[in-house]
Amino acid sequence: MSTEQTTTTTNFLRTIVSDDLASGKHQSVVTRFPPEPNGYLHIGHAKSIFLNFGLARDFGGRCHLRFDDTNPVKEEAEYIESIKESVRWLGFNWGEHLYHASEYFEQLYQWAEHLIRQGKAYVDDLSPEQIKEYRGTLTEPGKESPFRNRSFEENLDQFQRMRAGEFPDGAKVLRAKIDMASPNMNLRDPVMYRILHAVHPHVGDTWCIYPMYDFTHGQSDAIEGITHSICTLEFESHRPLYEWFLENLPVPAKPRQYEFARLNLSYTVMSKRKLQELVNTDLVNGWDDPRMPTIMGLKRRGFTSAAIRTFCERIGVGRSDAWIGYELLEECVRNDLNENAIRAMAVLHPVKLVIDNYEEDKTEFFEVANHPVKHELGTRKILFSREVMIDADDFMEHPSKGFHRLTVGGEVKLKYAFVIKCTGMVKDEHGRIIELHADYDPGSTNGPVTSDGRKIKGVIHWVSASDAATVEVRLFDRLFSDPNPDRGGADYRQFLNPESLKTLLNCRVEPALLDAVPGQSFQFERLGYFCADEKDSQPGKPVFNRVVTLRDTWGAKN
RNA sequence: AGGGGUGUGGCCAAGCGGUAAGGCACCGGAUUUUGAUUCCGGCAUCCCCAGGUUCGAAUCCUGGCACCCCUGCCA
Repeated sequence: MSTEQTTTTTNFLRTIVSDDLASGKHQSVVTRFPPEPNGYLHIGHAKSIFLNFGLARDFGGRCHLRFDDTNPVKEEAEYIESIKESVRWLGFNWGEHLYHASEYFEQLYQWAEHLIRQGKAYVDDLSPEQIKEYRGTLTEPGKESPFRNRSFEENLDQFQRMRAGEFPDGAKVLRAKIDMASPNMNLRDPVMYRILHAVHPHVGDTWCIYPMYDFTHGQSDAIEGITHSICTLEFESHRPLYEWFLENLPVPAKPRQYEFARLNLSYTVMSKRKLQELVNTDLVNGWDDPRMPTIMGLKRRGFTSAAIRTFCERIGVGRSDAWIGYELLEECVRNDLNENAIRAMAVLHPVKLVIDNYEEDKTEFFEVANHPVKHELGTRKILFSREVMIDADDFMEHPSKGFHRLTVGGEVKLKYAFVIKCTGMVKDEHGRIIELHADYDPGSTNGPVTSDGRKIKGVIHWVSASDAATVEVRLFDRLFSDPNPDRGGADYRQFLNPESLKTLLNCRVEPALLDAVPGQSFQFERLGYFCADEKDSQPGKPVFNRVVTLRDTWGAKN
């Protein structure tokens, strides 16, 4: 069972695909998800994955996973594996269609020579600084390079020698001969190839010249028969170039590029550069730190892939810059886990409560449901005894108005057990409450009602002091304290939330929780959803990550 | 006169000349051994602004305004 919606709201891309299929322009839709293996995938990529694979799935087409690996100095094999794992975990399958742009390098090279022969590409000896100078500015046209009009024979010879490794990095580039005065900067003789004596994570040292993104992407799409090449808005001004290469090359197909707005999520950063920096400077514990917006971070935190899919569905797809509140993501996991997570009781900040009128050595078991609605999830027995642990938050010496949990002289229901009345408290020399005393009402096991029929408002969770296990719980909060850490010129790191991780070493839980399997999620009643950490849990010694708290309308107002 | 985009309730988002879908948030109220869940009900006379065309416009035209992207041998 899943909470996923089966209805798919439409968007402009679905409309385009649907129209293209209806008009017969395409027999079937072929999309692709083209990550560069230079980091871990994040929630923004999930939007793209959901879009591309979702389109293919819903219109009976296919979606390729293609590594856009044209820059060996930034790419690593480790990232290739993490990307595959992320896509798979999100529930999508590329089947046989796994590709690498680097596998097209020979074809791309031949096409580059083709452009040279047509007089549409040339080898430029200008330095990077000079190229920048010659490019002009947004409001002024650029100047043509003095090498722009070499003969095609010379260009071909130069280019072949570039490939042969005769020149050092940066000595020369191959450029498309388009228009140095174009108002679109991307058309001012864009660089097609640069010299990079670097080992490539997929094709090793077979090349020392590497094609640029613009000279690779469209042709790769054409080779694979991609019908709809979907990318983010910042590539919009590259589209004329994408089309220029396809028009000037003998490619087997003419894919079309469409752009959509990338995801912006509040209270986090999404650029790979910044995520990489957080990892490298140990501001977080790796790419899969549970506070990271990476797919692997969310997974480890305890988000389910179904929740992420629901999130992607709900945020929609458009062309206007979208800012999504982090709360929506949280709401999506709550939805899934509320329906599917087994309940258990856990006390995060334990305070001992002694029930004075309960016989000293007596114990009893209560059989309770593992889920309040889905009874097919079974029941379990929990031990009750004279001493129980309750959460410090559930007692107030000086209750604020509206507080209906425990106070001295007040009554509260110990969930699934008895109504108790607090008779007193014991403080240590610092004035901290270390023990509470209470009397119980033996006839109050049936609901939050006393034996004389009075309804009790407060219901709190507890755990028997005698058999409760002690575990570590990690309370995570948003990584940044500002909704937009990227805002303004300020360094996003100044907005890091110092309280994004609180480690609690002395939490008391139902003993059965000791058998939690890594990755398993629970609802700790009245607190939130928690997941046994995949990495740090040991057999019999789980570490729990708080995925998200329960909604708390009372707490939110106080 | 650089070019390219975008502007629909707090946040997303349908709508494509016929009189403002949906989700989230929010506000009521019911149920509830989780102040959770669930459940009912409410929530834009108005679509960035100003003109114009039309019987009729968020949708067409004109002129403004705001925001985003583009000057990597990154993708």
